Amino acid sequence: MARDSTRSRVHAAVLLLVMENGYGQLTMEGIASRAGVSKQTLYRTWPSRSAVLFDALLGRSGGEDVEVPDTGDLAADLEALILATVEEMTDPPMNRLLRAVTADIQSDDPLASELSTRLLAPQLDAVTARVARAGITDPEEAVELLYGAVLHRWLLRTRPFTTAWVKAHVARTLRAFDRH
Amino acid sequence: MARDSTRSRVHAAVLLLVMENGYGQLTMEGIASRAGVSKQTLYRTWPSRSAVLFDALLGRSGGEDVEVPDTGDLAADLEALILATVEEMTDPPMNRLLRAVTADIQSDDPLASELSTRLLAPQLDAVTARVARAGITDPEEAVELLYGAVLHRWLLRTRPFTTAWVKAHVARTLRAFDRH
DNA sequence: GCCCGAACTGGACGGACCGTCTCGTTTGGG
DNA sequence: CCCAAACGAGACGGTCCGTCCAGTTCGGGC
Repeated sequence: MARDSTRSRVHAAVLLLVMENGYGQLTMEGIASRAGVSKQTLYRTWPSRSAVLFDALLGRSGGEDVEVPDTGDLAADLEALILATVEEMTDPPMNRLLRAVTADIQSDDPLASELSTRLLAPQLDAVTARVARAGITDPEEAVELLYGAVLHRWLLRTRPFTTAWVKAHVARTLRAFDRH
Repeated sequence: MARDSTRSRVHAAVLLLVMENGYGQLTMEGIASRAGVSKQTLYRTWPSRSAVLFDALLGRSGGEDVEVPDTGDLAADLEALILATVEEMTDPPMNRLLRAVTADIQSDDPLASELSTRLLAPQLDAVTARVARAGITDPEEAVELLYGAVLHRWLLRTRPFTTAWVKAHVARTLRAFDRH
């Protein structure tokens, strides 16, 4: 439907705009003008700003495969993973982008489920596989506990992230699970 | 500034509207008309729909004290607590209300911190105190783990809540912590 | 009970963005 | 080179924004 050049210009524009001003300020007219594209072209391909943002996100991370470290030391690997995650989440532009998406999926069920299955699930599944490989029982629950606390701290802004906390958190979480 | 009758009519209206249609459909003009109040009156007291919603939330739960069961059996008490939380979170109108607030605090830092300190912190502190009373080390972290997984499951809509899961989750979380 | 200021109503205002439409122009594969 | 698909420019009525004004009601103090 849309030309590749149009699509990529729109993707770049929407990501820039969200990282600059957040999701609240994002408008279709703003995207169109920033991408140098007419509103008509925008609406021809995407029904809403949610759709544009989501499509841009998919296009951005569609190519790269999910990579989870596996050195044999589960705790160290998880620490590295969580540290990388935390660093990405707290980087200001990415923070704005993530919060935009978080806000967005609260009032858009189809968007939430597609984002969940196509972006989140692959990432979580890869971590789950790594945890399962180490012999942890209930690996899904372990991953949920692992990321749950991170999400809690990030979303509710209760306490800041530190390396010491990440290490203690990983150690504690692993203590909750048996190995067969 | 505002008369009590005005304030309470606005509070009732905004809560009803959010529970009916979600936050995305909430407008100042809608609140004004539903509350039988002029826009001028609305803007005289509250600067934005966020402020109205937040004020309504505070007014709704300002009176009641936070209550955490304490039968002596920590696991049972936490199960009851989490089950009650989960039930509230999944009740459709309350679900819409919570998601509205969640979406809202993503793009409004002052609102987020005020909500956190005045609504969230008291609740979490009460649970933390209950956990600490049972001799758990790092009670704050225990509570974070406990609610983190719930938040993860609710926010990312990965898996549904069941009584069995809540029980297993509480048991697992407690296993991660020492008692002195 | 009346008075006066504070609080409120109702409506109008320009402005931003919405989503749709028309019409003329560009693009690129056969 | 040709033609259909894709695009740009811009106008449209509509909703909600936030502010302003002029007239009305409320309620505590003398």
